[in-house]
Amino acid sequence: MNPAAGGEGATPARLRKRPTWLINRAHGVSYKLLSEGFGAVGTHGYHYRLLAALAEFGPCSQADLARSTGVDGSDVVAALNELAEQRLVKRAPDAADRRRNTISITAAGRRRLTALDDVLDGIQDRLLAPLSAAERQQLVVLLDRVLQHHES
Amino acid sequence: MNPAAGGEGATPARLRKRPTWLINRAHGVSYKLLSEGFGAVGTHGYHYRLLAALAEFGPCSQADLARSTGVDGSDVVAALNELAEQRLVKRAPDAADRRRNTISITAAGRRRLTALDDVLDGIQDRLLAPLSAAERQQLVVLLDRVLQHHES
DNA sequence: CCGAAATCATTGGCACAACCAACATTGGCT
DNA sequence: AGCCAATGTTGGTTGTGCCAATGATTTCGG
Repeated sequence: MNPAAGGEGATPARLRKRPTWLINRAHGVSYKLLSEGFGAVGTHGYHYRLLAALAEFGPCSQADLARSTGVDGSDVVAALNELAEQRLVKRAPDAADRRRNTISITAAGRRRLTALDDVLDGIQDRLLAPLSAAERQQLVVLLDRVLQHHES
Repeated sequence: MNPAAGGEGATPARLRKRPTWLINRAHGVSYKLLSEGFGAVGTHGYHYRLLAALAEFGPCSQADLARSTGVDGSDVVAALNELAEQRLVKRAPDAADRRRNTISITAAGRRRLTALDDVLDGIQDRLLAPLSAAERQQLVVLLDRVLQHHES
């Protein structure tokens, strides 16, 4: 074996400093925390996004949900099926436009959403544990600037 | 339609400020840039990781590669097959330990690696375009602190 | 020294996110 | 009326990160 080889989990220097690598790894950690946190309460990532949009913007069509949450239309259908089965949202045909369904969040849906909010806040805290409040804010601002640039 | 609904890509406030959301979206942008950049030169993400480890640590076994790059052993096999087919790495049985293959990077592999380095640097630049050099460094430091915490 | 346990390369498959294609129905425009 | 766009839905594809099992080989405990 090569003497220079740390042998262990010594990540190559070429990767260690690259933002794309760091973001990729951070996403891995974040996803793991999310999926284990959400899995414990029997939901998946899309569910939260949809409930959040419904709670904030009020009843709307599935196409609107797809646009505001970035979830693909076909995935919206599947997620809404699961949410409706648990009575967390209500699907009703729109009388004015018979192509559309009007989706609205139920009282149980709102309760579930606030419960998920707590779960999610706990996850943020574990994810950013080594950072101070100021540093967390810094990270949020920097990422937000990057994203805003790539969305326009 | 609800009057409060931006209708457009108005992301719910619950999501907009959450680090996990920002990281998730940043990963989406990063991945898109990477896959289009790497795709243009006919490689995939794993290839770069393996070449980087081989160039930095010298010849080693596939299991060592798996450990240093975080790539699963089974995926290392597949990626090395493709790299060996292009003569970018060499697979040789290890005489001292007949379970192992000794993997080494070729001259062509090093050339490919430096070419990919340039591609990758360009991608970092496009990804972090709206940030100053100091801010980029800040972002790297913050993410690195977070990751170091979750790897130990 | 010998059997048990660990290590290595390899094959195969699984789950999940993200996306895309097609389609039938309905609405709006001219 | 006639054409184009939007909607909900079904079904499929791709890529990543995993995990399980297996045969060959080495290492370790007693």
